[in-house]
Amino acid sequence: MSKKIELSDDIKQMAVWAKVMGHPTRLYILKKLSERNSCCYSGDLVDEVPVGRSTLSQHLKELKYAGLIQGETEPPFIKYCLNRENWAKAKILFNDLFKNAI
Amino acid sequence: MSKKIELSDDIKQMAVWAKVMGHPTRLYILKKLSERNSCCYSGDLVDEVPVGRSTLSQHLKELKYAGLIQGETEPPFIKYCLNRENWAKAKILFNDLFKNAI
DNA sequence: AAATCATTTCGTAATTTTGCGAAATATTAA
DNA sequence: TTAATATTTCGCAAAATTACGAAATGATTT
Repeated sequence: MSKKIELSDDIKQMAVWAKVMGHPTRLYILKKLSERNSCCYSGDLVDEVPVGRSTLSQHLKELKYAGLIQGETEPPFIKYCLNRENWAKAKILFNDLFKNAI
Repeated sequence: MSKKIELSDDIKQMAVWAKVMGHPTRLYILKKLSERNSCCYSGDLVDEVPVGRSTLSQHLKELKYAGLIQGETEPPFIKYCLNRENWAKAKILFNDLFKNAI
């Protein structure tokens, strides 16, 4: 008799966030936005990050879809910032995972 | 003139770890191993996790390849435990990422 | 030696991800 | 109104991921 479980919502949510963090370009963006809680524009990022414009745009979209960033339109630019509420939730989940590490 | 940068080794390493954490089954395994620094066997896990034996084995292999777990052979079982050294490094990287969160 | 047990590897199919350039959108400037 | 600017969406190809069952491996028991 098997005891297969349905994985918890916390695990699933965290996996979504870990997955979206699992690409160097996206992680770079998150790191940049988290340092001094700054914001940035797609046009600034494209000069720093090793992918083209459309690819960068896709990465931003994924981060947004996962709820880790948000984009305020500030024509003709779009200003991207962290979604601070979810960022705080993510911190709690990751801190908990690592709580017993040295 | 573009200023495309080569992303840092820390970002790359962290992305590898985040990526491997980005699957509910693998995250479940890591969580289980990190809680009370326990170890476990593939055979125990297969009853808990919603995938078959061979798929579980593949996930364990990926976690091992990424350096987050290690498997000691203890015939006829294989005992999987966290790779504590890398787990500690991962903790530092993730803590740093979230340091400015609320 | 044969059967059994725990686990992995192989082969394969379905799906997702990543990346690009071209075209589209939307706003501002000329 | 046309041109220019910032950014996204579309269409597509290549590569990676996920999952499974069958077969293989390696140790142990009969």
